[in-house]
Order: sequence, then structure tokens, then C-alpha cells
Amino acid sequence: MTEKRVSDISTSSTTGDGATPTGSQVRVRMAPSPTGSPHVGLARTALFNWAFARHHGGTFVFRIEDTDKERSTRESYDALIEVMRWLGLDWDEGPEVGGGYGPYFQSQRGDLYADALRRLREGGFTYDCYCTTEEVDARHQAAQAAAKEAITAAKAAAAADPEDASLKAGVDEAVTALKSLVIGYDGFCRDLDDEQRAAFAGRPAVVRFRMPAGQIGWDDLVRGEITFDTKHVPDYALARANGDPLYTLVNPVDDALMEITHVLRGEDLLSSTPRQIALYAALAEVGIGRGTTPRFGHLPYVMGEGNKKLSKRDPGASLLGYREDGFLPEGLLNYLALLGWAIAADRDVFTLPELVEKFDIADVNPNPARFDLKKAEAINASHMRMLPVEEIAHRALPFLKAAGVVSDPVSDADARLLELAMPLVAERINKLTEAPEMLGFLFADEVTYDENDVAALLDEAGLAVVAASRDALAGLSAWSTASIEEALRAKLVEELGLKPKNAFGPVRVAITGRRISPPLFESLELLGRDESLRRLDAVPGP
RNA sequence: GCCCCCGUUGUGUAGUGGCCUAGCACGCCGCCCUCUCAAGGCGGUAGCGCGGGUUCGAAUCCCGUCGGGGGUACCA
Repeated sequence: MTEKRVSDISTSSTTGDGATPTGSQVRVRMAPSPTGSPHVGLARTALFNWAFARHHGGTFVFRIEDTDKERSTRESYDALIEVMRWLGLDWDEGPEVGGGYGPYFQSQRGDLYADALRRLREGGFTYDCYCTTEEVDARHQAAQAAAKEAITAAKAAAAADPEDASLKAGVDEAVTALKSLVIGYDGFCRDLDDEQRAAFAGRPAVVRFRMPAGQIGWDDLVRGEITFDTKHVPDYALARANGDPLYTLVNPVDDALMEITHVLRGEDLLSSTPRQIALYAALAEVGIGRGTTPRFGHLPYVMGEGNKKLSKRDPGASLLGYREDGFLPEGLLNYLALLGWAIAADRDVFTLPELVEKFDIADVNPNPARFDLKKAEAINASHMRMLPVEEIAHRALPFLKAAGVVSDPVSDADARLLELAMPLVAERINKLTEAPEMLGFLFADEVTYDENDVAALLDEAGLAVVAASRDALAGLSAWSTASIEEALRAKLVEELGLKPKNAFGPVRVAITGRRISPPLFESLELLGRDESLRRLDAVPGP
């Protein structure tokens, strides 16, 4: 067959603001494999796709790429759904919601892939390849050896006649030939004739895509013009010898069939884009999909410590881990959006609606970003403070239950106390998990003392302060924050001449068990007179 | 090896030829406020990978170079 011209398959005009579609509907997708635990890179990709769709009033498709039967698991799928729901990234089509382009599980689309494969074969876009990996390797090594020999020979010839410039050029040529050897598949089966093919009869064959010669380029939504020469892109396998379709086939086929208009994905897929663009052109010719190639945008990596991509098994990569750690979904999402995008020069805390309104894929930065936990927590803390106290209480409740701070189900008494106590800590916590740490002492019958704090503050002098404060409080007629503060200040600061800091520290440890706590006087009020006095009496010695 | 991507303080970013004596945020350090911790306020620290050009003028444009990353599978 004749080779396709590059100009035939090159996509995307380079003019205009192509990133902002007009008229036609935007359709983007999130297409994870249900393997392992969902990680932050996945959430960032999902977020940008979601924000892009919402910004343009388009459709966000969720598709499960479970062609790898060995590695796909139900647990992983469940975790995916759970994490997307937790984050609040709702999808318009996909698992659990359906849609007009289903099924949304690749494991249920086998017929479609078989059909695509057949049509591509009939169109002459593919060929059967009988080579084993070993054979390809062996040929490659032989070619390398031959090239090296050629260099040696050329050098010998040049040395024999140093005057001859053409011989010298011959050496350079041989070196270039060695360097330009393609490492991947060598196209051995590409142009087999019938007789040669017959010789392989009965041998299992993978289906290979016939890469066209020439340049393939596209206008990347985040990186601009990118061009590959297809001589560096070997013919690649679309289906295994056993007939199973591969990612290389199913991903573009599904995107074509689901009429995806924009593909925003990780930069690890960047170098597979030329071969996909070539495939789209072939799919268009055999009538699969609407014949358009999506626009591509390659998102930068989210890196861990150092210069390593945040891997799935990295403890800092697990999305569910952040939920357990008490992150707010809006806080995490805000932080993730900051990895490669900025809403404004002087602002980095924003809500999801603001993100949707302002998000523009063209503004996404192409360089990889390191995940900084401290910054993530700071952003999360800002979101915490944007929430009404009741909302924080509501969200903290599961954590308080899990820690055994409040009863489960919550008793009326606990609910009342929580309502009064939450305002004291709402502004002091960065993550939901800090709520039980801060509030535990109010609900517990027995105080858990921090050894170090006891040792540091409840020495002889400290115990004297505690005893004095007990006396001051015992006779109080009214038990309120104001009266407590007044009594304590009169006794400890004015009468005993202590600095406020030194006066209240020991009392705090005696009451809460820790040197860090919610405000003391309010805490005492909530604790009640009897319990407060009991704790002051029962204070542990050094 | 070859191909492709990336390169602004410790981290994330703003910046598209003069508004840059490079802005913002986090971090870190210090001060103020203060019953602790936060929050809040004030101040400090630290950066355009390097070298050439182009230009009156470059973080911004060009070339080279170095460094990092990815791809080069019957993985995705």
C-alpha cells in the first residue's frame, strides 16, 4: 500500500486560540486503570479535566480502562469511585451513571475493539508480525555489530590513504549509521510477501500498526508545537498474539467512539502521541468515530521528594491517605490545582467554583512540580477557616468517633458539648484529625497526661500554682469564663505576682494534660466546676 | 545511543523586550499581640542553570551548553 503523507495526518492548525473551543461541545475524559490505590497524580489529572469540562460547559466522561485482567481489581475500582466522590469531581457519563456512549468499562467493549482491528486490517493500516522479542533483539544486535564493523573498515580504509577526503567522510557516515539505528521494532514483517507469510503460517502473530513516514506534530494545549519524525516511532503492536487488544488500540478507539475532543493527560504519554495521531487518522478512514482527532494537552508530573515522580506506592501519594489524615477535599484539590496552575499572581486560596470559572488549560505550566506537604496543609488550613464552625464540627465528627472522643452514635450530651467546644478549636486546627487531639480532654473521664509537659510544668512550683488555683476556684459562686478568669488572675497574677504565662501553664497541664490546648478559661467553664476541681486535686506530681 | 519534554529563591508560582532595585504564597528566622497553640499584624532570608549573541535595553528573543525527566514493550 502507499504510505500516508504527513500532511494528511497532521492535526491541529496552529493558529488561533484553539484551546478554547467555540460551538462544538467539549468532551473530556478521565480514564484510569483500576490497579492499586488512587494516587495524587490521578486526582490532579481528574481535576484539570473536570475543571476544563465545567469551565466550557462540556461533558466529563469517566471510563474504566480495565483491559489488563491480571492487574485490575474490584477493590481498586471501588477506591476510584470513592475517591472521586469524596473529592466531589462528578462525572456526566461513566460507571454508576451511564450515558450514551457506553459501556464505560473496557472489559465490556471487546466487540468494538475486534471490529476496529478488522477494519484497520482491511484498510491496510496494520500487518501481522510473527517476530518474537528475542528475534527482534537478535537482529538489532546483529545490525549493531555490522555497523561497528563498518566503522572499523572505514577507519582502516581512511588510515590507508590519509589524503583521500572521501574516505574520511566515509567514517563519519558509518558512525552516523550506527547512531541512527532504531532501537525498537525494526519493521521486519512490514513488507512480507505472500510466500514469506506462508512460511510463518501457524505461528501466532501480533497486529502491528504501520506507521506512516514523515513528520507528525500537534499543538499541545500546555506545551505548544511539538513535532516528531516518525522514523523514531517504530511500528507498534495493537493486539497481542492471543488476540487481546492493547492500550495502544483501545485508548484511541474509545476516545474516537466516545467523541472525546480534548485529551488532558500526564506527560508520560507525550511520546506516544504521534503514534496515536497516526492511528486516529486511520480510524477516521475506516469510519470509526466522527473522524476527528482530539487536541492533546500534556500535564506536568507531580513529583515526590527530590526529582522522582510520585509513585503509586509512595506513602505520600495515596488519596485515601489524605482523607484519613484529615484533609478537606476542597483543600487538597486547591493545593493540587496549584501544582502547575495559578488563579492569580497574588492569590492561591480559592474555591472550586472559582477554579471552574478561571481555569484555562493554556495557563497550565509545563514543568513538573514537587508535592509539598507543608504547603498542602497550609492551604487546607485556609479552607478550614473558610468553613462555618458547624460544618467543621460535622466533618470532624467521624474523626471524633473513630478516636473514641465522642460516643457513636453521638449522645445528646456529647453533641451539646461539641457544639460549645468546636468554636474554641475551629480556628486552631489545620486538619480534621487535630480535632480529637485538641478536644479529647473535654470528653474523657480520665485525663491523658503528656509526660514531657508534666515534667516541664508540674514541678514543685507548678504544683503550688495548681493548688492555689484550686483554692481560688473552689469558692466561686458563678462558674463562667469571665468569673474563672477573674478569680485566677486575682489569685495567681495579682496576689502571687506570677507572670500570666507562668501562672496558667501549670493549670493548663493539670486540666488538659497538655501544654497546648484550647483557651483555658473557656475550657474550664465547659468542663464544669466539679470536674475541674477534681482534676486540680488529682494532678500528678513530677 | 536516539527521540521528546522541562529548567525563576528550599517549595509552588507571577512574569511573553523597558512598569523587575524580579511580585505573591508556603517554609524558615525575628518582632508585635497574647493564658498555651493557632489566627492576625510587621519585618527579614533566599531565585532568573551556565555561556555567547540580538537590542539603547533580556528572566523574557536566538544559538550553544549543562542538568533533570520521559519514551524507545505482545505495560499503561
